[in-house]
Amino acid sequence: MCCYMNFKYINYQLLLLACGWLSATPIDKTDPSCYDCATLVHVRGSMSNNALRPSLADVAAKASVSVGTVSHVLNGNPKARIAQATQERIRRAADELGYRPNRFARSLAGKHVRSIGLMIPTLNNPFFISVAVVAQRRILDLGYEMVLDPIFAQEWAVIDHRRLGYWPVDGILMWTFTSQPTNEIFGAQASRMPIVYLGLMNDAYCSGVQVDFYTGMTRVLNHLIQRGRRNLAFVVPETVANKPSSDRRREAYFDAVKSLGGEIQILRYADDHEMANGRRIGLEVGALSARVRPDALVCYNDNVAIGVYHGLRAAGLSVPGDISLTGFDGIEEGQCLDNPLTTAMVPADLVCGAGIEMLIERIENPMLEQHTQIAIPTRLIVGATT
Amino acid sequence: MCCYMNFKYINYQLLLLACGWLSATPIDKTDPSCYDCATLVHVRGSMSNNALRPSLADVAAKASVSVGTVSHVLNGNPKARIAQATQERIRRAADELGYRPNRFARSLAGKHVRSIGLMIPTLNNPFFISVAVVAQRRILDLGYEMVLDPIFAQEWAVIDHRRLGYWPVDGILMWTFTSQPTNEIFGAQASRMPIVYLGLMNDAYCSGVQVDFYTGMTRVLNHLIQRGRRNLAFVVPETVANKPSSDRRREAYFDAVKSLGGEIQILRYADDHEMANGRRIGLEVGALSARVRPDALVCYNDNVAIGVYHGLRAAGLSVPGDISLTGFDGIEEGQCLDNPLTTAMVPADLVCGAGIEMLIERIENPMLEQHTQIAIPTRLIVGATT
DNA sequence: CTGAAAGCGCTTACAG
DNA sequence: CTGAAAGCGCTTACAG
Repeated sequence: MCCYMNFKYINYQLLLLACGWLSATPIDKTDPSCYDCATLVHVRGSMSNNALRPSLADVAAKASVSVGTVSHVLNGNPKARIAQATQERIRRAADELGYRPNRFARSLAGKHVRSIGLMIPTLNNPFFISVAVVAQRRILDLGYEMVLDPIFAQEWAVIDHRRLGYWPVDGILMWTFTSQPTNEIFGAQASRMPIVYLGLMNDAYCSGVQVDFYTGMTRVLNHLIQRGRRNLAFVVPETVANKPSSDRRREAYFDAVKSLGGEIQILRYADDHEMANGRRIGLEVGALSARVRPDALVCYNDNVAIGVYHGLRAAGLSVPGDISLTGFDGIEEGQCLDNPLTTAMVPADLVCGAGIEMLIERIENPMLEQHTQIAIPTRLIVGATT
Repeated sequence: MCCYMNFKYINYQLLLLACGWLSATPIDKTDPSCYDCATLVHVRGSMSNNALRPSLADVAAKASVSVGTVSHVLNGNPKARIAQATQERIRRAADELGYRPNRFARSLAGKHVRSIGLMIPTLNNPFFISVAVVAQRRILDLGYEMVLDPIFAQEWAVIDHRRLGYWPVDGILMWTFTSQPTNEIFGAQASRMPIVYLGLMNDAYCSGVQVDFYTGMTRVLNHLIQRGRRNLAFVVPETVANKPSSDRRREAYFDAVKSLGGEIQILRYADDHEMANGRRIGLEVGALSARVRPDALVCYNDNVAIGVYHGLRAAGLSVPGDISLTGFDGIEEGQCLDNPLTTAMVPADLVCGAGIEMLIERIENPMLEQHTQIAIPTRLIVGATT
């Protein structure tokens, strides 16, 4: 008998009790037939990951060639011309051993890491998920790997960006934030690290793909005005509301209200739990009497707008009957509402595609001293909330 | 003048035109004052990432010690006792150079990679985002890095899981899927790779944290039955509907309907674009006459349930007036609906926490031959949709 | 208390 | 057409 089953509880039961969960249910696998199952093997020797994997040297030995030759063949190095027969022998050996090159060793030895870091502000907004999905697909297609900045934090403030500094990358694709953390991350090397900004840039001396937030938001606002709305409130995250530098969406709102001769009304929310905070705002606005209530809520993005929508409805208001609602980004979730959201669609695929192209150009031409900036327009999507 | 600004368009314009976007708007940065901005530096020599970063050797040289000594100090190696003065000198040198250890080299040299791979089926379901967030936080706290399996694909089918095989990891935390891709990824090494399964396991000879889906779904169904619902339809993804092995949620549904003497009604949807597909199902059910319509829709998870909810409402039905609706998972988005969703809450933090504990135990005790399995219960959340 | 040295798994000129 | 060798930036016994 090569093993025994053992239901250990380590700290889990304490954990469960501490959290108020009734109890852990042990799984009943006492069936003796388990014991002659073939899937368990004896574990012997070092479990170091390195020991598990066949190396180039293993492949070389099996094919009776040198490691250099194997490397040339497997990487399709055009400078080395290896005999067809040898190539096939090597590929067969690699296949049989299930050889997978060790990325770490490859990066160490080569002059390129062949990977690109992506920084996005949060994973808790489906828009940035689609940015990551689209970026990764492009990056893989171009023969690079993507390293996602470990932004897996609920609160933006607690993220340790410097962590990305520990992952060797050839360059950074960065959806910009309220402040530029580049120096914080890369220290003195920041100025020499190829970086392409997405979304917006604070600086003329950088490369990046801007989204034309100003025009996009202006289109949204004009649409509301055309529909007769005059009393527009802007729903905006705290960090954007507070930051001294101008935000293009906020600018567009200010300009529109000014030219309308109306009153600026800012509704702020804490940045995390965007949808839940939006819902609370919707409830609060819904509780106002019709006289003082805005006739349209212009939201900073779709994610918060969805929450606001539900809050308004939960408060008994009709959208757009009693009040209009708009978002920004064009995420699928907004279009899945019973009344699809009116919004400005940001083409994440174009933004990422252009950004990656720029970045790889910079990586592959390190002497490049020119910077490239481009602005990509958004598209107004008229849904059923206006 | 050390640079010139140049608005290049490479393929972007073609891209934009091809996609039907009107035109790219060049950014007007012709202001000549740009040119004496100090942020641009001349780029000289190799831009290889390696060249950018100070190495251990640089720190050693600066502190006039050997690289071994620097390594001992910076890693706090308890076996080596280094003089306080030397330690301080080394730390100061590292600080001044902005030294960041190269993870790749460290992993190559050391016997542990100190990183854990996480595999989840999709990022397009907020539940799995929270799994990633929670897992990463725990993993970092324990001194490991997390490598997310590049599952950034819209369609589950196109994912190349073998890609994870290229990232050296000490072990794998895997939220299981319909089929176990372990062998596909790791080949012959699969049986020696420490793996902990989350969610469910097909095998007695593995370690993992099960979620008690059966009891959870049974609670949901009993709740509906208590509220007088008798005509229950099950909304389920195609892969689950088709797979031969039993799914615990599906089993619970079959058992409940059988004991009710009712009729099995399965509504399937394609796995990707879960929310949009759910909406379509909601619309279809809403179009049925009241006589043939189910009186409750039991959804496989919250993500699809949210779509169904909107579809039903868009079709003019009242939830729960005309029809009840339930989800599974307990994601925040479900609780943000105007009528919060009735669901079974899966405690992702407990599941991940226990799983990571198990995995690290296996990594650090490679000879361990016992397997640990535990089941974690879900909690019924009664919302406003039943 | 500190250093010299081997080695992790690769890539890449450079020989032959 | 293929191999021997240096080297990437670290860790870790092993000396001294």
